[in-house]
Amino acid sequence: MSQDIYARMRETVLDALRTLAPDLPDDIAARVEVTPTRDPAHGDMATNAALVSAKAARQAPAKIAAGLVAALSLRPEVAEAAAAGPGFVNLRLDPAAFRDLLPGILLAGEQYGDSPLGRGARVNVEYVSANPTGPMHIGHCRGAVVGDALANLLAKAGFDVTKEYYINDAGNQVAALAWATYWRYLQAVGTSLTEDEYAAQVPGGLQYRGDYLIPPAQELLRLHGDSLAGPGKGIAPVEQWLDLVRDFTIDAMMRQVRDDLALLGVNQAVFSSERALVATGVVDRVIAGLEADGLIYQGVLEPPKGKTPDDWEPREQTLFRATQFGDDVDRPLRKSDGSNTYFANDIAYHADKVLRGFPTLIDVWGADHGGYVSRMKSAVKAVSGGKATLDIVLCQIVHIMRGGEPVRMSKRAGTFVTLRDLLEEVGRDAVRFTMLTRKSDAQMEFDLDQAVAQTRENPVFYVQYAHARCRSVLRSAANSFPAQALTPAELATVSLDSLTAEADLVLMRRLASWPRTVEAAAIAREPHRIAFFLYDLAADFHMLWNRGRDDAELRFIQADRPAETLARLALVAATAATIRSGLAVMGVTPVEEMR
RNA sequence: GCGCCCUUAGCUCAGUCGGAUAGAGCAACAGCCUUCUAAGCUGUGGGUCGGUGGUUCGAAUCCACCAGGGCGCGCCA
Repeated sequence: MSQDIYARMRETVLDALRTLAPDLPDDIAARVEVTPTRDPAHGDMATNAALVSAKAARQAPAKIAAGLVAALSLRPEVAEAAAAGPGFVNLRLDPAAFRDLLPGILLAGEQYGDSPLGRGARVNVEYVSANPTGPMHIGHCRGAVVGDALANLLAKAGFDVTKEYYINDAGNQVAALAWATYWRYLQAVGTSLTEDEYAAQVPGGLQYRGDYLIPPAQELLRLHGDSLAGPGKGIAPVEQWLDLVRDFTIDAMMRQVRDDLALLGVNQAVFSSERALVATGVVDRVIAGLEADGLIYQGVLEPPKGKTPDDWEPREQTLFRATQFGDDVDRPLRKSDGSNTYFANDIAYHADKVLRGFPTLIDVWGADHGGYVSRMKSAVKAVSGGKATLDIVLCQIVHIMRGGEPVRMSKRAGTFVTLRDLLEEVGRDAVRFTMLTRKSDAQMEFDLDQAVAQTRENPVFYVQYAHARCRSVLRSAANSFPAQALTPAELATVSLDSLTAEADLVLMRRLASWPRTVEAAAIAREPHRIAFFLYDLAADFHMLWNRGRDDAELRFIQADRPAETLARLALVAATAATIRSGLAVMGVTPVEEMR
């Protein structure tokens, strides 16, 4: 039986509805929902069943609602059913129906909220995929956290999830990186060239000037002495060093990326290399497949609508028929020198993911790749014959703020805030939680002061404080009742009849909505909803806690009334378990006490 | 100019595949510490959901147009 009391009631409602309207089409039945009421005055839950089925049943909504009220009133768990508004049926449950959820929550522990929704279907979530050309910075951080939490969320919702990172280690960018490392190497061996003189000889100019390439250059010096340098410590012919330096630098950068990600608590299982896809012929095979399907042609694109660049001229290119799959224009696959565009390799990469057996692909991208969404989706349709789907989660820009002012400079990298700086300043938990307190497709301000503040403004603190309070209560109870076992398994067996206060019910209703929150967030690919759920749950708990301030009889621990105390401890332990369940999705540590 | 994203209280933001009187924090004002942690809680005031039309029994939510902000716009990855 489902953990989800709303899902169970939905089945009950559907049974009753089918009695009233035997020929109800399935697509109408699918629209029936049972949701928590926004206003407690309307009861515990409400259903739209009468409204959505009225047309198909050829009956007035009010009439169906009346029939549902009559049928549902007979159910033992329903204390009151009433028609309301244009045809809603409001249900007030016997409080025991909510109390009865607690044992299941206690026994499930962190697994509470796990859902069979995904039925074990495989999903590939690709995120971060920062180019290995430098330290991870703040621009990568949001995508890393959102992707990781989304992957955790989908796993909780019953999908078989693979977390993946795509290494863009092919193309001009990594060649430029090699030239930059080589400059640091020449400096290390004592070149007489100035940086400007060197830059003038680099194809495309010297693109990466950060200090972070000095350590790999030092390592090259240690391994190879000055053998990679040219006569007079100038530039040697590229055949003598470029491949070596490039591969060496990529390895060094990727080690750093993995280290940074590990600090953030992100550990992808699969790292796919663009170079490997090229080297093993995957790219050629995929392109050949598209060619065989007639999806590639030589053609000339129209200039961009409305804006013709000054240097625009008609040019014949190798194009992919993206427009056949919903894109606005066809997209180029080859550069004029005959090499593949990034898009061509990316098609192959996604085709590879499909071949590896993923019917659902999710990419988490930065907002600057927004213009890429429709072409990639069209490519996935093309290479999978429409059998695989690609969802793309775009993460908008994060502005780091301190004291109300934007923060731009980094002590290390000079031009951007590195991930490491951010982690050192506010810590992993605050970074992860805060990054999930906004919808990913909205821009966000990350307030450094707020992220470390120990007040209600700071959701990280507020939620962790609620968990710490739960644990504190359970520790105190162990002292007050040394003879009583207080394990979840024990608490799952105690009588809960004394949990009758409105604040108890508010909290239990919140706990009851956790499974549906997980499913809805997973379907919408919106991990931020978990953060908001936890914040609301924490507020409910803090409220309950504070009732004990006004009335000592409402405190959790009553030494002279063990039965009531155990019931309350069960509620507290269930709350703690649910918080841990949610924090696990977010990758945030539940703390035992605040210090 | 074209495409995508965003616009909700003074500020920062939620709003469950369209649902009932649009919610929270901060800020403002008024209360609560001999206590299982006051790092918290309670209450008050504050919104034409950017604008105008449309679809619907019902729109912050869907559609069209307009305004403002962001991102992007043929051989960069």
